[in-house]
Amino acid sequence: MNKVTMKDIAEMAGVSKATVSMVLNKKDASISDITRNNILKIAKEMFYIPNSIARSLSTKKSGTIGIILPDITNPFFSEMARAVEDEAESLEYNLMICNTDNDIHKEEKYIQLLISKLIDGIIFMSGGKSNENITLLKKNNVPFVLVDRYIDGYKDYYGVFSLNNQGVRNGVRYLYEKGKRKIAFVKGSENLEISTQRLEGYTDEMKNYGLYDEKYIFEGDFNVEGGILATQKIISTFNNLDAIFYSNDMMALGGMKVLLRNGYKIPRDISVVGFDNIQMSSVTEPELTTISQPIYIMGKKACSILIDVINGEIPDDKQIYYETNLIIRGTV
Amino acid sequence: MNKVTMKDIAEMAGVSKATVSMVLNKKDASISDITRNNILKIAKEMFYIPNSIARSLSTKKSGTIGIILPDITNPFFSEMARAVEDEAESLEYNLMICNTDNDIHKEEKYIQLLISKLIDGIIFMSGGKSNENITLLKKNNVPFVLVDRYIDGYKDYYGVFSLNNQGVRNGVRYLYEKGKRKIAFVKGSENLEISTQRLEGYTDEMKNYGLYDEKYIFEGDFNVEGGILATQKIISTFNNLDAIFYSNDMMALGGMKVLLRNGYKIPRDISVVGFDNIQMSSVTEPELTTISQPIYIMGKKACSILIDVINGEIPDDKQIYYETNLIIRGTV
DNA sequence: CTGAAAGCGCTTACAG
DNA sequence: CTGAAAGCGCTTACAG
Repeated sequence: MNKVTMKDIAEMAGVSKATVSMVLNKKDASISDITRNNILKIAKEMFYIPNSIARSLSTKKSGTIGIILPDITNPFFSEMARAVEDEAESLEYNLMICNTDNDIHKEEKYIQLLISKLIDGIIFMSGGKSNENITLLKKNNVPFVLVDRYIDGYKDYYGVFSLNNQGVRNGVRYLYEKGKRKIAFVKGSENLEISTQRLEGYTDEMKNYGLYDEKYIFEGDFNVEGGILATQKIISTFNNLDAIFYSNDMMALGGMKVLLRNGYKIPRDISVVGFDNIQMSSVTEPELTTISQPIYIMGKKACSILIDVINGEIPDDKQIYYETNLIIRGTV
Repeated sequence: MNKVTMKDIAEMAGVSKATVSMVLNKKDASISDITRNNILKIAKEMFYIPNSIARSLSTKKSGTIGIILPDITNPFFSEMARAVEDEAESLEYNLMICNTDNDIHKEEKYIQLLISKLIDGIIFMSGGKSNENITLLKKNNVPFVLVDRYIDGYKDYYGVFSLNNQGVRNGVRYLYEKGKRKIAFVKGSENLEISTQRLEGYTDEMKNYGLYDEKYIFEGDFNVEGGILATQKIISTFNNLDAIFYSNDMMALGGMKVLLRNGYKIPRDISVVGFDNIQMSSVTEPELTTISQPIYIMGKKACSILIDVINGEIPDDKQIYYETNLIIRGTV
């Protein structure tokens, strides 16, 4: 049997499609109760499901937003996506998820796809130098909100971020107050603003204490493997470190594994600090001391800003910078 | 400036929209080289992006598939989603992700939504008693593939599963061979076939060795918290257990945390086995011994079956049951 | 080798 | 209070 359309309902009810459309879309101020109820009843009986593709073509809106992120398998991003989806759902939008693997070409491909689907707006977690892709978005009048990751030259666009620099400074200060002096730092290797900001936080605070030494800086990808590799290098270079500060939790998890495996007791022999406060950070034993970003809140906020913009409303703030928090747990 | 359409290209090239459409869709066997090249050139110059909504309305296909899962934040599902997306992308489909939180009503809402978007097919990871929702899918002729989770009465429909029973049996056998006798089991608390199957695997194998005792069976949700709660109960009940077998890795991670925190050394004092082999299971220290499901392969396979069905092809198998593997690591 | 025309299922001024 | 008609941007027989 074929899908039932407004035409079917109209015929059944002896009215026009226009009337059916108005009733079903609650633009029925002027429709008589009797025909309204009749139409509603018939629609229900026939299990009518509106064809939102047809609707989109006519309204030029899809009721869908997209989220562009490096990898949904990474807890930071899946938690963010989940937050965005929760907010989108409550505002009656739905979400299309695109994994870019930090590949600028995949990113572009997906943006084209989203545009071709008449996407209403995009939550954008960039994989690096996305300037051209942003231009594509602007050229097509697609609203977007940057989350977590800044993009050069778009600092004044809608965005939701954390105060990375301050977060790392607080972490370093905490370590200092706990008597740690030899503090290594694993920076992110990708060409990202957040890597730089976190590194600067470390550098500034260490200099502040007269503790800065370039040799304490290592590098790794923002994932477990990155933490593993960097830590192997670290422990083969130093054997008297007080602490290691990782640029994110996934790295720190990888790092802890290497440390434990090599006989280090955490925090007795060495302290560890991460960044993000993903759910997994409280699952390890000992639990990871980390700098939290309000991931869920950031995701919801980004989504609500986006939807404001879509609806032509002006959000209170163009950029929001969230404070981070030092989450004291068991690794320091 | 407005979006460029086929009409614009047609005018520019001095041909009809039909011709443009044929060229751009490579149905251009009969188009002369000269007009083809001209059209292609103009489309490029104008940065033409096709309106796939209009296309969908006309073809009644969306080029999109949906995945319905409980929670993208759970690594098992995010890994599965990622696999599905990779396969979909390579076949030029894209993916819409829907989180149901195991809530049957959210599930229904999303199915309606997907139908209204003319979704071409659905990968379905059910949250429980989804029979009515499946009926909705069938009534609307939407192809679907069940993954991981069986649904009562739909055992003969397209599906990709693991041999849960056999997997747990192998795990219990391994423990037995390692000299473990007092083996507790934490079953899943949700009303799911996979819970039952895994429990049966445990029961059967324990009986086989004459080791079965109901009092060794505990229950928990399929997440970290579930593992934590169950394990607290377990260690307050027994203090001489040889091993705990958890129905999935997330539980096992929660369980290990409780055990370590309470002074147990793993595996010296107690052994732990999980199920799934999510990526996180090799991040903990000690690494988790577990029963692997080929998550990535299952996701890709499910997606390719679905797309075969969408294209009217008949897949080789309606149901696929993957073997599990015992992954020996550090917790036994 | 190419075009005119109808159709996909909606929405939306406009008219009455 | 309701309907006729045009339009959204494509695709697809069909005709020539």
